[in-house]
Amino acid sequence: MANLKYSRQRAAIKEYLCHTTEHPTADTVYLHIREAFPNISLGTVYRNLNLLADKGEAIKISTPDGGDRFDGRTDLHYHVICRDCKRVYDLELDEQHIQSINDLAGQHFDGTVDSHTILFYGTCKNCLNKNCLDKNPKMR
Amino acid sequence: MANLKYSRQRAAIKEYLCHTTEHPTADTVYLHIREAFPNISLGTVYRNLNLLADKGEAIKISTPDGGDRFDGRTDLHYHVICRDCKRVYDLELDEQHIQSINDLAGQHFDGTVDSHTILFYGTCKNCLNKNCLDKNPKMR
DNA sequence: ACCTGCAATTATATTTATTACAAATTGTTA
DNA sequence: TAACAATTTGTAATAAATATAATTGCAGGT
Repeated sequence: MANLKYSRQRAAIKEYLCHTTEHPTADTVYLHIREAFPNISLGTVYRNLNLLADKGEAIKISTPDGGDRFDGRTDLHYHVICRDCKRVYDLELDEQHIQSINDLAGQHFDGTVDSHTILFYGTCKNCLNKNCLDKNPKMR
Repeated sequence: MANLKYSRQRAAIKEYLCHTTEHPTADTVYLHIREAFPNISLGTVYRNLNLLADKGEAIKISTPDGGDRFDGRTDLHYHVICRDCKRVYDLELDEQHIQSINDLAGQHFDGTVDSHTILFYGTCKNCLNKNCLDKNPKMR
């Protein structure tokens, strides 16, 4: 199964994922990659994103609103989604904490727990400022 | 906005959610509620599930594989998804830990963090046993 | 350099998931 | 119980993701 052949398209997709922090959806990746590969198909993008995720070269993030998002950063880290602008930000916690969360969960579950994802909710700096201006127009 | 009118359909959906621990998808809820309301429409199920989630009377769980799932338990708790059978189980951690995770995240994010969801991955007891039998048939 | 096999891509179709809308119905209030 | 508003229904539309058949293109061998 490790029989992956090189492909420019997949390489470009990975390249793009690694150089952006916007956690794009498959469709966003498609629109972007199209510029270099005008006739790449959306199916190819989906397949390669999932391939990369399966091989551990990308992360798939599911959110309750909107389609799945992808992240080229594969080291252990978390995500914060802004309730306001819906942007997804990276967030890192100490390795210790990450592991201790798994351990803690394992102790309370009738089975094994080996990993987890966390999606935090909040408001990003941008939107905090924006909201502040909206509510206090005099401040402008 | 708190202008919600009573409806049998919504009541039945909530009732069902509260009495199952299987974390059903909208479609599963639909198939089940259909028995009592043979001509309920799928749209009604979706709208009410989202209404309930918005009002905090249910929780919407997004997973990377398959559609969103819903949970009638609304107290703070987490979920473990079995990599094998894909079932979703409830998992509770101390209130302290839950809050400390939020606080920790807030300290590392340029903005505010007020809540989070965790999806744990592992293998449930059932599947651990099943796999064991598959690999060591003599044990049967 | 040129076959050749196999994996990847493309283009298209299909499935699945979800939302939108107009008409009919039902719950609530006076 | 009449009227108003929110809800449901049935259907259509959109969005998200996967499947498939035909074609392309990389990699190894001659």
